[in-house]
This record gives sequence, C-alpha cells and structure tokens, in this order.
Amino acid sequence: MARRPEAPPAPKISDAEWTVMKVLWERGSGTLSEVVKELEGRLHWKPRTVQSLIRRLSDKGALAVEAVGREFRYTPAVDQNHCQLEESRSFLDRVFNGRLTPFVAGLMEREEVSKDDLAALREVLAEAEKKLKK
Amino acid sequence: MARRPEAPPAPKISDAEWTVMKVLWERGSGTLSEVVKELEGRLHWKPRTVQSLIRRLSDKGALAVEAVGREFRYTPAVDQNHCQLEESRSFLDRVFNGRLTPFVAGLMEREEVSKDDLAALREVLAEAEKKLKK
DNA sequence: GCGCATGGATTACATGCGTAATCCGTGGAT
DNA sequence: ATCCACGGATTACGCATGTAATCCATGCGC
Repeated sequence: MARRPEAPPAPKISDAEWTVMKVLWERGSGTLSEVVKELEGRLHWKPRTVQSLIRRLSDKGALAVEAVGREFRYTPAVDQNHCQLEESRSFLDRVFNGRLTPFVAGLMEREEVSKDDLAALREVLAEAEKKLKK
Repeated sequence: MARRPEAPPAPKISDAEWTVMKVLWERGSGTLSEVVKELEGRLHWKPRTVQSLIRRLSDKGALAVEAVGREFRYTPAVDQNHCQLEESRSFLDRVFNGRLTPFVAGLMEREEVSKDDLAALREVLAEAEKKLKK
C-alpha cells in the first residue's frame, strides 16, 4: 500500500518532529486531533504547528497516510529502533568520535544515574557479553 | 580587543562546528591554517568554510580569540565535558525520552560493541555503583 | 618594490527548522 | 438553510546551517 516499509536510509527527523513521531510510535497511529490532544499541556504548540510537522513527516516518508472519512490517519512508516539507532550513531560520531564509553562515563560522573538504571545496564552488559562469548 | 569573549551557559554548537571544536579541544588551540591542515584529507571543506565556522564559534562565545602577529589564535572558551554532557542530555531526551538504558541496549543489540568497550563499560559501571553505595 | 598567497571581514544563498497564519471546503449543530 | 469549527493545503517568515565567494590589507619571496 504504502511504500516498502523501509530501506537503508531513514529520513532525517528534526527535533520537533521527533516529538510527534514518538507519540505516533507509542500509540501505533493517530489523527491530527489525537496527536494534538496527546501533546497539549505538555507543549505550547498550536494545532497548526502539529499539522505542519505531520505534513513534513509525511512528505519525507516517515508517516504513511490513509484517509479515514475525510480525515487522515497517520502511521509511522519507519521503524523506531532503526531511527533511534541512526540517531545514536550520528550523535556518538559527532560528539564522542563514535566512542560509547566516554559518553556513558560522562553521564555517570556528572549526573545521577539511578540505581535502577545501573541494574538495567548491568543486565544489558551481561547479555552482550554472553553474545560475544558465544 | 574586539569582542568580549563570553557566553553564560553553553552556546549551541552545530554539527559542522563540532568538528572544528573537537580539533581545537584536542590540540588546545590553533590558528586557522592549523585547523585547516588538521581537517584536510578528512574533509572536503575549503579553508573559507573552516573560517566561517570558526567565526561563528567566536561569535557565539565558544572560542576565545587572541591576536598573534597579525593572525589569530583560537582557543576553546567552553569546556568540552560540559558541552558533551549537554548534548548527551538533549539527545537522550529527544530520542529516548531521557532514558539511558534503551540507548545502550539498542547499540548493543544491533551493533558490534567491541570487547574492549564492554570491559570499559563494566569498569564505569562498577565505579558508579561504588559511588552510589557509598 | 612588486605581485601573490593568505587571513580577516563581509556577503551569499539555498535549505531546513520552529512556529505558525490564512484560505478553503464540509460535516454537524441549530 | 446557516454558520461554525475543524482539517487539509498553501503560504509565511526569521533564524540557523552548510558551504562557500568576494573584497581588502599585508607580509614574504624574489
């Protein structure tokens, strides 16, 4: 129906657009008013602003659009994990020359990383080590 | 002489500007030609481009400027760790709702995180845990 | 002394981004 | 039948960004 769900290059998603995408990833899909409702309170954004962002996202292929009545329902057309991974990579490259460790270390040193976070991270680490060993 | 070098919080540094800042942080300071030399080969950038970026960085207070002969020597006026931390925070907020763990987990799952990385991370984790406990 | 390479200052210019407003059509409320 | 609120489409608009080019002064090589 729509385009092939995804190929190599995920479209570049801007800061404000991420806010919208996160809402849609979370709920699966949504209409303009649904998204607006989700965001109001949290944000100052006028409905027109949300609409602009949605439009730009559709234009760049990040959202699939399907008509429902005479409204549209928007559904993410790119995979969240994929987008997150790309952002992660590009962020690490830009700021930490691609190195993960200094990033984590920096956060731990200066910020409160909660006990829960630490536990979860240890989990993840253990997993990764198992995989590596195997 | 000219502008007062300074900005209270940390100025926002763009992608391309990060490239320049990293060079200057690494070497402590540098003149235009030094920076250009460092970057040539790695990048396509013309010297004028580098100069533009340096200028913008000075304008936003990220670089201190001192005249050396009739050239200038540029020195970072903002702390690298501080900038990295700010970027880290804003990245995590934008992409992962501020959660560190899913970020790390995502990278581990889909990417090769080297054995060395894993070891280093364990170090860091252990450190953090010690601090928490204490 | 002369011309050139080089650096600072100024200017350029297309996009992208944040943040909407306006215009238009229509389904619902009255 | 009317009028309005709401959604889509189009347009706005100033600032940031990436990527330079042009203009100007001058020290250096010859």
